[in-house]
Amino acid sequence: MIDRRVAKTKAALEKALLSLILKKGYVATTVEDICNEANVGRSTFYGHFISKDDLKRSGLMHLRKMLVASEPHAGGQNLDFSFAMFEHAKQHIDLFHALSKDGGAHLALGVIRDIVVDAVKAGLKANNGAISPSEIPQVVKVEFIVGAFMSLLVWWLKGGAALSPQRIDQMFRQMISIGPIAVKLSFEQNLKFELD
Amino acid sequence: MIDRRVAKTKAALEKALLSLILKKGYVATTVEDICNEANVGRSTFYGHFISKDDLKRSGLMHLRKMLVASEPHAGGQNLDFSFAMFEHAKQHIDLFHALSKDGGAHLALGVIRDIVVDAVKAGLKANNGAISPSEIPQVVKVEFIVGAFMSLLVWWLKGGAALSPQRIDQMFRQMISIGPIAVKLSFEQNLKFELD
DNA sequence: TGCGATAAGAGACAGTGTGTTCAGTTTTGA
DNA sequence: TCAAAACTGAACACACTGTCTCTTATCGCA
Repeated sequence: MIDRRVAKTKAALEKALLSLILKKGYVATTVEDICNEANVGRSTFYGHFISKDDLKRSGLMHLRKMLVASEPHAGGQNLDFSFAMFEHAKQHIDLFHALSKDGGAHLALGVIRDIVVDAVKAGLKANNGAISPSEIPQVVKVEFIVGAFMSLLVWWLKGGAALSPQRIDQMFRQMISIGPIAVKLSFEQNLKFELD
Repeated sequence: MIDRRVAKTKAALEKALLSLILKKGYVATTVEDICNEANVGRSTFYGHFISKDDLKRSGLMHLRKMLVASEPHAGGQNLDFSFAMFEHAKQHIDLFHALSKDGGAHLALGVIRDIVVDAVKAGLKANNGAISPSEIPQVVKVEFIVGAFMSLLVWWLKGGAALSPQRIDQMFRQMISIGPIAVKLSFEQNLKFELD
């Protein structure tokens, strides 16, 4: 059976860490801070986690579970994950800004990136037939798309999500479809793209 | 006049830090380690830098200067920066791997990103006429392209730069021109893209 | 409800790294 | 040459970490 004391303590510590990250940033937060905030003895902390980083990992795993669960199009077809992601991110923009105090945003962004990678992989697979054939491996496409998306997402959040999710998403989708610097296509070039 | 002692000391410390990062990673390196490696008293260290991070920043500034200076197409026209970047990165792949031991790669990557941002901005500006018109702001295009490029670069380096610089660059350029998942364009769709 | 197991709490402990200070020595630029 | 400066080495207070022990509180289960 799961001991309620353990669950309560772990939850309190994770909550405390999150709260302190919002208040003063991850790096500046000490184990003792976390314990005080959570009303937990320091020795108890080390009974459950081997370090602050360990607690952080545990918290990020929960974050991941929550994100995956709440992501409507997580396993969806095509590349329709992006709009939901933009919308979802906007809801947590305050957390994002707090994390950005240190270099700490990278941590949470890493989690989000993993999720996006999965979504893009699934989307590309589902899309295979309708896509212009090319010798570019899937991995490379995934890296390209995910990198572009994350970059856009961070920029958008940094600017306070000024543009609407609809607008930023529409631009993203246009750029992955016809390229960000798509040259004007002549009729012959189009034909070529259809054929190869 | 610049005191030779100061220059010598600072240079020794920066060199020592770099060397130690390669050996055991940034986080695991202490100020005392650096001083021993550089044969510099610890009090002298604090006479020049306020912390390890401060020394790191100083070193990254030098890195940036070196990169900008050695980058053949830094201010070049069009988006032809990428090949030179891939080639250049390959030469420093060992440093990249060393930095990646911690989460420390982000630091150096941040510097590189800045340079890429400049290159892409310049490239887009020079390219304006030949580009498919759209209502997508330059900033957004820049974020998209830079993000995609950095993502690809990191993936490529992580894999030991298995593909040739030519190949990865060619794929990158293709994807920013016609999009990574360019849909087969019907004649009508093409017309629409040309017009709006 | 009571019992054995287990978790939590409090505090002490050594260890490590940080950043400062200071007196004494060496090197520098002029 | 000489005053200014930079360097050295050592000591210091401090903060945080991770471990340990002992006592108390709480739990799951019969």
